[in-house]
Amino acid sequence: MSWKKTLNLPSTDFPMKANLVKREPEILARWEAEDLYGQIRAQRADADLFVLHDGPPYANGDIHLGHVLNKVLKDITIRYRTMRGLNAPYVPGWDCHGLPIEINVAKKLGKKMREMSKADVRRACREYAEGFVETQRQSFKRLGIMGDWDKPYLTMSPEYEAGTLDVFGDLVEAGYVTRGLRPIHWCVSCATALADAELEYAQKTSPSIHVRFAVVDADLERVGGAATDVVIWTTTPWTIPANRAVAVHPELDYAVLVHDGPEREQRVIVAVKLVEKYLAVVDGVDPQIPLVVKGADLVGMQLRHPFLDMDVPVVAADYVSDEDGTGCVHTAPGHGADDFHTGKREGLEICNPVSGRGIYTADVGVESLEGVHVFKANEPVLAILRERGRLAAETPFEHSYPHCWRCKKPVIFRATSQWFVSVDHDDLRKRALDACRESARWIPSRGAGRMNAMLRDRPDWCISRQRAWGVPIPAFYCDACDTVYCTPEIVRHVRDLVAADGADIWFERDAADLVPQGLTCACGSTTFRAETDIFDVWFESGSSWRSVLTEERGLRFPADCYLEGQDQHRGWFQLSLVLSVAARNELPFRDCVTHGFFTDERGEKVSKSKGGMKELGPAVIFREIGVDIVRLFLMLGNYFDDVPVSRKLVKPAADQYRKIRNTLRFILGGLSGFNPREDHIDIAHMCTPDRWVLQALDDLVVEVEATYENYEYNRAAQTLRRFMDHDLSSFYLDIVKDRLYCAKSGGSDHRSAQTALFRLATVLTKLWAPILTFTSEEAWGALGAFGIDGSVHLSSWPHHGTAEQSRREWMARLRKVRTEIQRLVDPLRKEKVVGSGQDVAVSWLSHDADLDHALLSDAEAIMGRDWQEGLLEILGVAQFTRVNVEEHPEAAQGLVATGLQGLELSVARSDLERCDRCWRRRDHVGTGSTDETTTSDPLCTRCEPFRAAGAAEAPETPA
RNA sequence: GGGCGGCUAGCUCAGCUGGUUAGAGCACGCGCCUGAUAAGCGCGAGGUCGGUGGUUCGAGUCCACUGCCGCCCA
Repeated sequence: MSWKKTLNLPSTDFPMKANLVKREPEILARWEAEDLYGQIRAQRADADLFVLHDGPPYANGDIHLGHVLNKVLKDITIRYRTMRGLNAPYVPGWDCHGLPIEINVAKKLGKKMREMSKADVRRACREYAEGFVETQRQSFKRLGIMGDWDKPYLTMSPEYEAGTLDVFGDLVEAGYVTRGLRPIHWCVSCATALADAELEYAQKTSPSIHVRFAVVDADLERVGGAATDVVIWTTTPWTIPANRAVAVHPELDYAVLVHDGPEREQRVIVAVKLVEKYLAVVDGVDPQIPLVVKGADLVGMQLRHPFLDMDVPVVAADYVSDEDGTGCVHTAPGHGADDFHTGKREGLEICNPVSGRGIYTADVGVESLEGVHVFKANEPVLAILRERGRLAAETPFEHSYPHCWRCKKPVIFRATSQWFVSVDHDDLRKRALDACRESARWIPSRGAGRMNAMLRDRPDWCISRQRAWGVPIPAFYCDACDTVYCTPEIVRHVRDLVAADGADIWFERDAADLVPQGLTCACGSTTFRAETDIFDVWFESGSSWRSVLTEERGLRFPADCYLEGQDQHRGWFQLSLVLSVAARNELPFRDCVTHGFFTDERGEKVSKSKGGMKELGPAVIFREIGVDIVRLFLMLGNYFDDVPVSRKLVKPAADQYRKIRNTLRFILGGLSGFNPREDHIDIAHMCTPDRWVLQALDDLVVEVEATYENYEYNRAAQTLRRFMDHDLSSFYLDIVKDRLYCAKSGGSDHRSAQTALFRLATVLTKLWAPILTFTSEEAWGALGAFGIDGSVHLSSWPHHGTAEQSRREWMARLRKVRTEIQRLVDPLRKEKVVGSGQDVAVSWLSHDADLDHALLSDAEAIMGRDWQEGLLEILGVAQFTRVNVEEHPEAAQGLVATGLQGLELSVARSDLERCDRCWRRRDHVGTGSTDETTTSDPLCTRCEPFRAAGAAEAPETPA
């Protein structure tokens, strides 16, 4: 007879198959229809704020996996903090200005752009950015990222631009802003200045040359009286025309070196330590060193420029070393930072004979070089040097060289007039460093060291760009005398105009309409022209704390958390911080969290320009894999480091997802028929395994909570997964099945199990909710049958009690015994002696007092009257008998030692009869029936009451 | 050249402040169950914890040197 119908078998609407691709959009649509985000805002309106400030992605192209990781981490943060009862709004943003967009628009427009005004170009750029804001917004929403998608912040919006100018105004007022001629990184292809953060280093082969500068006759006595050359070494021959000095270190020893070789009888000056290297390079032989002098003794000498009609001085500089080159350093103040400072100090000409496009101007001083592009100038310069006999050596040299991050071409150093934020004005650097050390939490902690090093070494910040698509630098030049004006009053005046009508006005209106009334130049003129430079986009995004962290948006300064990829240590984090410390003397964030990047399967960098991670692009995620699986995948690895990614690597995450889902499904199924209000049982009256599992769950909440607090969501996921697999699926759920299926519905055993399952279901669903947003919502929906309503994302974080440690230890011991039994049973299974654990009879003996107590007195103390039954339930066997060696020494025969210290076991097939309904073997099976005809269907006493029901349900004749 | 991170089972990774026979998932092999069933359970094999040396009663875990791989900076 089949008793199946008399059992409480699991039943639930929560399907085994996730079908995420179809179900996720449905859940999203419901959230949208019900305005879940608005509901959460209303519910948390009076709670403490938690401000996660979104670093704006660039509105250029569709999203890739890097965006996914970043936004998912933010979303988990927001959802977790919300569940903890905080008011955690999420205002997403986009970075809309800047060169990459302008370049792409220029490509699209082609020649047409030449006839367009700046204002027209800007309109095209705006449309372009708006298009990608929309594309990305849809993708982010589809990822389940919860936030104020209707009111994001855009750096091209008037209120944002006004905030940028507010920051600039504060900096101008406090004296951080300077304008001046300085060499900065310049891309000749893009024709603009570049920030440090816009550089990429790549290998490049350059001509490495040694050039001889002749000491003028008047100074020859200082080097021994004979004709002598000072030799410099450089890898940028095209900068030789701008040479205005040779630098030496005053403390170093310099040799007057006489040698022979391919070129007859040379007499040169190089650092003593580098003499041999130099001889090797020029194939010099028969060296003699008639004289050694200190660098300081050379300072002040005049040298003949190798081909220009001028003399250049030998100057002192402490950055000169005798590690490589010749110890005599080519100094072109217009083409290098060190050179520039030296030039300023020594009063040298800051010569920059190179146009914005990289073409030599007339200032180059050699007619044949005029109009030549600097990247094609090396050969002509070398030719001149050769012709003049000034080239001592020439070899190709491979080195790491800065390149433009956009066009990938090598950049040059070029002195131009630019706007700067001075990092050392008013101790800004020191204050920033102090703040980083004292008032921020860096996660992972190595971020602190990185930021410290980068701040410590960073140069002044060049904030001007010679482009159209950005916020204008609000300055005016006197038409008559060219004096520049950029006062706090001017900035605020422009700011107000921009706040009202947007930054486009700068390009649409005449300067006269932009100048504050009454502005008069010291020269008396009252007509001005407007600055054409715009701000570096980093200045804009670095001002976001001012534009976005406002009361009107329901946010506040400083934010609790900034969370971006590691590359932002040099980008957004650093520049936000510099501006914030300058303007407010405070960091814009408390927690600074960074994550790594993606690599391919072999751990190699995935380049965006090479197409990125196409096999896991948004289309694949949305149409094939499902967002929750990707979210889980991201949380199963260590996202603080670089994450290897491929389709193949995602597969295990899909398997784990199924496992989690099925375990949840089983729990939900077990609740069938449960009424939380009426059937709930107090924990003190629950069956031991149920009571244990709730305590284990309490521990789990504590553990998971700690990991969520520290942004270690990967550990949260792993801890949860392990609990569901190890503690639930293979242990607790396995042992609770019997009671769940077979115990009388409504009886205390059954209610106890269901009470535990109910709590497991609600708590686990909540603990997973920040990560598996869709699946947890679906599970929450399945709990609707038990009086749970709303969204899991509106629910609050589970409370937890304190676990009873002694019970946990006791259960851990029993589980070890259970494992040892399973180990011994396995061979029996393979020999077909037994099948399920219910066929197994175990005899045991313990030589360990603690273990003995656990299996006897502790078990009785904890489980009471039915403790032996309880042990069988937990151990999953039919019989568990202690061998009485004193009375039956022969019974010890089959015992074998186990992996558990002091425990001996023997296992055999149980000879007890099996209950036909619950399939357990018990000593009383078949003795409870009063009806002689039913002995063919023996039942245990627990199941006997179901005999009538079973007969009624299954009256069919056996086949 | 400077700094940082990684190197633990075939694969992906846990192993926090040094302490019993180094763990998990996947994959693999062998079974069980058929009342979680396009599920569930058990057992097993598989690792000189990159290398060398040191501190310690004891090191995957600390120190020194070193080898690959990657990133950042110049």
